[in-house]
Amino acid sequence: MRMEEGAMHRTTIAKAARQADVGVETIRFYERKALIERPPRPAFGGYREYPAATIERVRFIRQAQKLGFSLGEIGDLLSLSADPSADCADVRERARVKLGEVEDKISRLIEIRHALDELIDACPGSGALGACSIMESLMGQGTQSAGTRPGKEKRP
Amino acid sequence: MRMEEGAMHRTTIAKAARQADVGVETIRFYERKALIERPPRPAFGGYREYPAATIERVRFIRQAQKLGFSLGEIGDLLSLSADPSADCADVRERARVKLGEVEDKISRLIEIRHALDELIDACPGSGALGACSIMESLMGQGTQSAGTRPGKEKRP
DNA sequence: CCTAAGACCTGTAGTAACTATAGGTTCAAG
DNA sequence: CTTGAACCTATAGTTACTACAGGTCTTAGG
Repeated sequence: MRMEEGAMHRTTIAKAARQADVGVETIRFYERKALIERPPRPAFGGYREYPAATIERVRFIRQAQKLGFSLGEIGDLLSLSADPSADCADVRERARVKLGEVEDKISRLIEIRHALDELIDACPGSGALGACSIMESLMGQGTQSAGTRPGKEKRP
Repeated sequence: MRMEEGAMHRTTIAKAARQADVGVETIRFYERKALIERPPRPAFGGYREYPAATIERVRFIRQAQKLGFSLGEIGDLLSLSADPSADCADVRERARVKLGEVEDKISRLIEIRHALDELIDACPGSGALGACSIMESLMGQGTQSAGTRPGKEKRP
């Protein structure tokens, strides 16, 4: 029972998705976004088949996303990888920019955490909303900080 | 030039937006989302006018957003504030939940920062992409185990 | 051989929180 | 009385998917 091309291993979209650890719809979505190539449908019937290189590419996309890159940025990175004149320094620079963005986000979130912390701490914890210091501070204008209460220990 | 109703102080949408420190389109957007009331157009011509309470509400929304609340959550908060049986503890609980979410986000971003840091550090800084350790790490296998995904494309 | 299940296909609509048009009306000044 | 600004409604775009609807294709069972 010989089969040319190893027929039982035909990588249809569902298998490709499993190999790249994404959903089928995600693959189709990347195709629509032109991040990956769309395998043509075989001329004489059958489903589209995904070459290993395409699955690799999807994995690349997911890895880059985990580092905070957007699909647009990842598209750039992928074009870069196809460019023989591209230099490593270019990639590193993009990573540095991303790092800066991540650091900014962290700072903003830490400020939010601090504000929430103070509000939660200052809140009496029961009673009508008219007396709720959290609601009050939201009603109050812009750059207002929460009312202070005795000491609050700091979080590491 | 006397005018009934203090004509020069009519708060049209642009003035309301300025007072709440948002764009005109944002006000209209909140109206569509039913977060604020839509002042009716005067029966006999003229523009819609925004009462102070509505502008307050917009400010409330912006303040709550700064703490990381989504518009959906803010809608709940606003309903709560209209409910005489609502308790301060309820608001505080929502703040606590939000604080938890913010902390999770911070942790995830710190992990990303760490990963980027290491990649940048390990990168040779020049040379072809074939030798770029950042690209390599993106190409390389992620935390991948083939078939971790459910066979069927439905997730709970 | 026929049927039914399941995987595939295309295309569209929904999510969050706006922003930005297009195309029309109304108002205030010159 | 004519600009020009501000208003009005309605729609499309953004991000990264997800979830259908409604059809086609393949394959396993009877």
